Amino acid sequence: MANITDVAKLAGVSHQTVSRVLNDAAVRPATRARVDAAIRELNYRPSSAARALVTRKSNAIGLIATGAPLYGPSNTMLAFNEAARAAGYQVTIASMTSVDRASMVSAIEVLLGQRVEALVLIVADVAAFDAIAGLDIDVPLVTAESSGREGFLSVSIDQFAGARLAVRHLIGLGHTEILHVKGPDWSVDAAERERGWRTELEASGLAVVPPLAGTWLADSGYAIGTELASTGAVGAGRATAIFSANDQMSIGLLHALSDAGLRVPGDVSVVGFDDIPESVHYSPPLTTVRQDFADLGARMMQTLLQVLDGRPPLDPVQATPELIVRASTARAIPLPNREVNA
Amino acid sequence: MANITDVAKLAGVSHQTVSRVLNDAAVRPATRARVDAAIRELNYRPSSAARALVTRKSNAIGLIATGAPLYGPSNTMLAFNEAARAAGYQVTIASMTSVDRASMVSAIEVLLGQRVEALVLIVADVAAFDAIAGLDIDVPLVTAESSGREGFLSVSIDQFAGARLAVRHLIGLGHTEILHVKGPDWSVDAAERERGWRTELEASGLAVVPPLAGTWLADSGYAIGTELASTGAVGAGRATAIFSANDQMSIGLLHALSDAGLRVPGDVSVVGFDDIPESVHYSPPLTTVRQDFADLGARMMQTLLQVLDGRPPLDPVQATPELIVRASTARAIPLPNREVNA
DNA sequence: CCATGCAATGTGAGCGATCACATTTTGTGA
DNA sequence: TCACAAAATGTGATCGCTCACATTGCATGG
Repeated sequence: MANITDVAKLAGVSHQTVSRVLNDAAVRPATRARVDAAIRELNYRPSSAARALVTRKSNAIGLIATGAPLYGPSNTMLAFNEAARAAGYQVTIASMTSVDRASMVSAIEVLLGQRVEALVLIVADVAAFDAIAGLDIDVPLVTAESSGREGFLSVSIDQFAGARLAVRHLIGLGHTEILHVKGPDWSVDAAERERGWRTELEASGLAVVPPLAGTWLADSGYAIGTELASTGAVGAGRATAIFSANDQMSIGLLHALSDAGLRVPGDVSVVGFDDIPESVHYSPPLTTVRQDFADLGARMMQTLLQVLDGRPPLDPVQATPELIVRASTARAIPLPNREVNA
Repeated sequence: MANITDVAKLAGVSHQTVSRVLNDAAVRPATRARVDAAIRELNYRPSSAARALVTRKSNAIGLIATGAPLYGPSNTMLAFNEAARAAGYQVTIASMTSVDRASMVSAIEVLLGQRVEALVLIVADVAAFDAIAGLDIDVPLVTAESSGREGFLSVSIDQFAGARLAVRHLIGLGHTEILHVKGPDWSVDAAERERGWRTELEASGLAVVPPLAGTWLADSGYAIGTELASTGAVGAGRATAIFSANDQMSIGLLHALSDAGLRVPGDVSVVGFDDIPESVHYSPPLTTVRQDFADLGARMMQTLLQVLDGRPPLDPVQATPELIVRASTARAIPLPNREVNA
């Protein structure tokens, strides 16, 4: 592959002039044309390694993603990528299934060896935070999480507020026993959603039944739903509403309830979280809490740019999710001649 | 940040000895220990830019992803990442929403500037192939696509065979008018699935009604389902089965059919494609064609490694997807006293 | 005790760009 | 026409590492 000297020779100029053409510095149009022609002829592409070496700027950002390809993380990641590209940054990704300290550290190690200018943590796994807590990382780190930890930049959607929105909606419909199917224990977001559910129940003086934990996946929602129905914890005189921590688990729940002969929302109301594109087509369409992941990803990059450009960090702003009411929720005790969701 | 000379000085050795420690060459244990201590003390990490410059090996692979975060691409990408990491490669991602030639070319340009050792194309957009066709790329390129194009490494799941499997299942159940909701026109996979559907129908001498194109998303399935039902193209004496090109569109379809008062599988059978984790919880559970995306991603890396290690390319093997029969399909004319899916 | 050979370590060059600074060319007004 | 500043271009050093080769250290055998 050709280098800058080859181009310079072919164009009959010095390597520095080629460098100037590359970096849009002052070069006479005629000279620039000759250089451009040489570049095209040799199919020359400047080596970013050489450039990074001398400028001490890699123009790269390291992205750390963990776990399965869930809806939220995938969308956030893609939006972040897009934004990074638009800002002229390369994104190097280090994904891993397990989040043990060792693989986390080695991933970060490799990224820092690349001299990435910043690190982005997409999946908010509590273990991930513990892993990075020990390391002294000398680049800005931005993450999407809403529990208010210290020590790094944070951009978030207010999970706590979203959960309260969902539960308040159920309370407003007259439900008095509201169960919660929470996310996995390692998830920061799951913990925040649970806290929102709990807080809202306590504020209304309602009983807090210990929540069951799912895996974020539909199958776990189905398993939990089956158990709830078989133990009689839900329906007929017992809990009339379930707040599920995401939409995928909700569809499993709907399936299980249907299998058990319980009607949604007749016997039990269900609220999800995320508003994935499919949830409006569930049977019945799912009441849920919408999160704007694309916006989240874009804001992460924006926050990072602020710091990378040497400006003071932005005040952390938590976006508020939005309640989307659909047919899966209804009044606790349906009155005769009354519309559902009236 | 410390460099190799700083470490050498602190350890009382030459920079070359430090380099040897870094690269596991012969160094006396005592010397190695001193160097390691210096590395730890200075929090030293070798610069991959400097290393790449001199070795002419970046140890990086460029990943190009386009479009929305769909289930298949996301999973393939993650699996590929994992495999690349395991093989000691860094993955730099260039994602973009639009797939016009210009942004495609600029993305590739940037990656090649990084001196990536290979390129990976995850989303099989026909425009993407046209875009790369013109470029002379001097690194191996691997892509996941099944149409048998030339000029690059290809790893795939046999979409054509999968579609035939689905349609044959419907034909076996006695359906004689089988509609198809295909994917977007730009998708190579969508075209292959359509071809499989068409081929199977023709092999059985059944009528081929022009398929309607969706967007891969549930909403488009709903819109198409609503139209089919309202024009009377489906159910009551007309088409009794629909082959939908992915599971997301299928749930929209199920929703629309249910809204129109048509019963699945009583009035119309529906088959999807992909077997996403939610499809078993659809109402009714969806008969679909399972694809192993994780395996696909891993095989892409495997194929790449073969070439990167200087061995002859592997023969392209097409994985065959698997038909998963569930409750959304039944005999065309249900016989009395006979089980569904008997 | 010294020549011999191999292991361990050191020295200097160079990868391909940019930076700082030196030099040449060009344009302008007196 | 010439002085002189500004614009355009060139020169050499440098980033942090690895490579090729030179040198040193140390055990071994005659």
